Amino acid sequence: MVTIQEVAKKAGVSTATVSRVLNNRETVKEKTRIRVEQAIQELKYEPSALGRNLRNSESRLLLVLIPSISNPFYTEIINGIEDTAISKGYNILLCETDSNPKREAIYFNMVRNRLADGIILMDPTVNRKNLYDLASRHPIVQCSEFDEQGEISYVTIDNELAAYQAVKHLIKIGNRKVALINTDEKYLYARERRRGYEKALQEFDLPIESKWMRETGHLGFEGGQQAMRSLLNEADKPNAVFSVSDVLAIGAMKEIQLQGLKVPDDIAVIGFDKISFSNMTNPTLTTIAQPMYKMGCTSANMIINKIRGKEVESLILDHELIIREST
Amino acid sequence: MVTIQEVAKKAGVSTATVSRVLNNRETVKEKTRIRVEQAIQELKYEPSALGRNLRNSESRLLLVLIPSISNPFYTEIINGIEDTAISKGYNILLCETDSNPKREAIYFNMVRNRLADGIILMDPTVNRKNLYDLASRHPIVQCSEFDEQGEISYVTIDNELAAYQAVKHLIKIGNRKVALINTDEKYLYARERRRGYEKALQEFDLPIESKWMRETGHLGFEGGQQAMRSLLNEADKPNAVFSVSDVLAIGAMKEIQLQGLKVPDDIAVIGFDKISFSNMTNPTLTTIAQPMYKMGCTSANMIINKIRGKEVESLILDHELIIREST
DNA sequence: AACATAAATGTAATCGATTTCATAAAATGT
DNA sequence: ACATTTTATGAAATCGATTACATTTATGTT
Repeated sequence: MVTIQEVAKKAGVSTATVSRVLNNRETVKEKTRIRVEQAIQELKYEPSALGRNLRNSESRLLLVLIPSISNPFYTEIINGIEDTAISKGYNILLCETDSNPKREAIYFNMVRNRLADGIILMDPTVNRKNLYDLASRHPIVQCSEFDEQGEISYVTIDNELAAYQAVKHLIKIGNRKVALINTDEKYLYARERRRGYEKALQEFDLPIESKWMRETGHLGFEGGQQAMRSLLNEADKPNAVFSVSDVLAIGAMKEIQLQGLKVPDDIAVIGFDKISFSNMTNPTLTTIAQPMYKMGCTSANMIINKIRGKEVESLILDHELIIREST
Repeated sequence: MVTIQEVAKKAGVSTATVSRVLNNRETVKEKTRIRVEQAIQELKYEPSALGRNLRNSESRLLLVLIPSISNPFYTEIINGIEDTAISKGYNILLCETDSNPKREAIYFNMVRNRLADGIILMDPTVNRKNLYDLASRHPIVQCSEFDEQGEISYVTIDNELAAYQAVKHLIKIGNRKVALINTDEKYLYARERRRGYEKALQEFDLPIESKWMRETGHLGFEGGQQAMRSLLNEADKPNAVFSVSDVLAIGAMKEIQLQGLKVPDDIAVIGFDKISFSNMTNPTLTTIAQPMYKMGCTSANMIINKIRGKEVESLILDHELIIREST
């Protein structure tokens, strides 16, 4: 491996001068610069970021932790993070955690070990102690999911309000038997959206029936499909479904159609996230749009500010109800 | 920041001993070990991987470059890579390149700069010179996409054969007017699958008609939808479509149904990839399954072997035709 | 007790860069 | 031509770990 020493030797200068050329710092005579650059070329020198980072104690790398890359929900957020980070001279690395504490620990350690400067966390809080342990010593922000009791900065939307509006919409178009397809309540959004669902029912004096509520461990389509199948087995079938994610809603629609029922005539369906697929289904899916790209940008800005030692404030962004054919 | 020196001082030993405790290397007396561990605890010492990596000149990090994380095609491959890498003590980092040479360069440089030990590349070859420049000096393997003329090891499937079988299936069930929805031929798979399509037509003495071939720049659903719309504008409409990806096929189905036609009765559709969505559509999509998880495992093994200085051989894995309702 | 051997620990060099401070060389002023 | 300021460069310390080699301490043998 070619080192800065060999370049210095070849160019007949000191390593200090080579370093100056490398970082186009201060004043280096044109003639020397050219000689050094030639030596770099000839030797195909590639500076080691390890040496540099060790000296500067920064890596300009951001870690983005997501439970699963296969979930289309994260796509736009990541785009926002990426664009913002790159514009500020940081690179991002995606880390899939599977919500697995062990995997998470690996990536947390990358920050502890200065391989990365900070973390944007989109996982639900798995191990509160580990998280706060890290947060107390290293830059970290939460995006979308966050810990209610904690003091880690976050950016998110008002999930309860959004769910409330979605269910209210279902009720207003004439459905009095609204079911809920939820995910594991380890997710904060799951808890909040259930609250919004219940709040809307209460407001219209509708009963909160556990026979119309399902919780699925599987975040994929199959989860929605299974939940819907189970709901349709009830003697008293719902005539509308609020699903906490588009993916689940699409699975639910599949099952409804499989049983020969029509969306929205027999059962109306509403999703959450406005993933790109939600426009490809038949019928197209009514859903809640989150400002995902903006959430990404915001969280990137927050973490970079934190790395630079600034104080940052948590933010709640606006969402929007997108009414389409399924309701 | 707490360093190994401070720990050594606190424990009343040398840094060498602390390092030995850290790496549970060689022989350290139980009593000393405990003293050191206590000091580490008390000071909340977190070793810097930078120092370590610099000395050992390895990072145990693998970069995985994909054009877009939103493409569900990559999901299973990444799972395979991840599982294999972790079992061998490597961590992986996902890098989204957008097939953008600039982004790619950033990640290539991470390897040049020893921030990562090697790269698994799933991008089409954008800049042949850069690629071979990197490959000549650092470990890299290609997965799925690869450079036909190059000498970089790869793992992939026989795209031409798979496409040939798909189209043959369409013809055998009675369709003589088979259209092709393809992507940009910068992708090797696009070139190969077109060849397979043409080969099947030739074998059955069917003409290769450019009026039934479309190439879309957009890899999302909309791309498939637009291509299908354009195909349906032809005076002489096809009665079957081979689409080089499930995502495009789903877009195409959407458009067919939008125009009041039935799949597969009026137009049969076949996709490629067997993404999880392909089972959620109505009708379910006939497709070609690639051994994605295995491709992931294989490419991870290959890159790790390469990093360890071993010679590795390219591999072509088997695919499978999955016949469902759309044909 | 004396010696040989094994185990435990320390010293100092090392990895590859950056940077402070000192010094040499060039430019400028009188 | 000489003093002074400015500019360019080099020597050596530094970042935080690991490790070869040296040295000390412990253990066993006769």
